[in-house]
Amino acid sequence: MNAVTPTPTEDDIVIGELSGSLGFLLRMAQLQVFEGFYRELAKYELKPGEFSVMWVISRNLGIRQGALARKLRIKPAHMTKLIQRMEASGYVERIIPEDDRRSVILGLTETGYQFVNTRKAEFFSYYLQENAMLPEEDMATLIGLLQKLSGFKDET
Amino acid sequence: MNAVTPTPTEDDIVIGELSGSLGFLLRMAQLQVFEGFYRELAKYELKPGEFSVMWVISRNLGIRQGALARKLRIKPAHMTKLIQRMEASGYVERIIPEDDRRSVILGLTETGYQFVNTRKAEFFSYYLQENAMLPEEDMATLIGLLQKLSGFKDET
DNA sequence: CGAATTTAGTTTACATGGAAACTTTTTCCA
DNA sequence: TGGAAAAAGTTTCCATGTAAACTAAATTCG
Repeated sequence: MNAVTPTPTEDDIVIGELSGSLGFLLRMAQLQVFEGFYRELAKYELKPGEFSVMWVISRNLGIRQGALARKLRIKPAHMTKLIQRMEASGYVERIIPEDDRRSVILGLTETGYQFVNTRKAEFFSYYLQENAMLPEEDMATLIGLLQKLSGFKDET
Repeated sequence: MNAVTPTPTEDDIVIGELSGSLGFLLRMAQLQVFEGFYRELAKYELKPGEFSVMWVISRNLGIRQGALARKLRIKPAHMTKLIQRMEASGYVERIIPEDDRRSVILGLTETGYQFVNTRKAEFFSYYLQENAMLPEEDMATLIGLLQKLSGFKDET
């Protein structure tokens, strides 16, 4: 509060070396993209995490709970809760296989399939908006680099 | 558990269109980078969020709490708690200016300065490891695109 | 002016996510 | 074999983060 540093306003704020931090930038970018996501898709009760889990189950029937957790980088404790909720909602089936009774194998109920299929369009169509955040070419480059960094260069 | 879908193992798992979702990839990448961060810097009690807040205060003395929150995309309710903790720890000073007694102006205590300065090296040196996750040129491109996307193309 | 609105930050009450300890089942050896 | 170790989930407890209602101060405008 003097001539040298009159309480900086939004645009004056300087973050210095922070702007070169990959972790920081990833977090800022993620918050920004998710904010848009929630603003657009709040109307449908659609949370990205839960949809992703059901989506991956639907593409990998009989997947083990632990394998799913590792793939989506969700901690086991949290995955247990997610699956319990979805089972209670009638979307997901848990099966304890006879050959390894420690493990849990996942599938979707009929309702679960319907949920995924009706939501799929809304969910993935949000990509179009995400993609408008940068020029098309930049976005393609960015997605490619993120796939490389995170190891999610997928097949399909 | 038959020939067609024998419970998929990690590498078999297919995530389909999810691999083209900017939001999903940002989250996966962020988890990966932060995991490394915590693994390396757990020994020092250093959390990225708290350090970032103190760092930005140190570069913008007299900044208003709300401006800081908006810049770092931290919600007001959470910022209040962060600042209360840091004030209790003796790192941050809250000042209510006479000309607008609703607002809060932030500064660092002597201890706060010392904290930022001693931690700065460790914190920013982690960038080197982050940067090793991709070839140098890719990383530069990625950081540039994330700056563009998130609006954190900084000065300095 | 002075009531109505807006702004800044705080409180409360809840949601999300994780670490550590625990249970059960399977595997590994001596 | 049978006891020790490992593996898969689960439970408990705690940290992080948010939404909504609230308080106090400043601004607007009839």
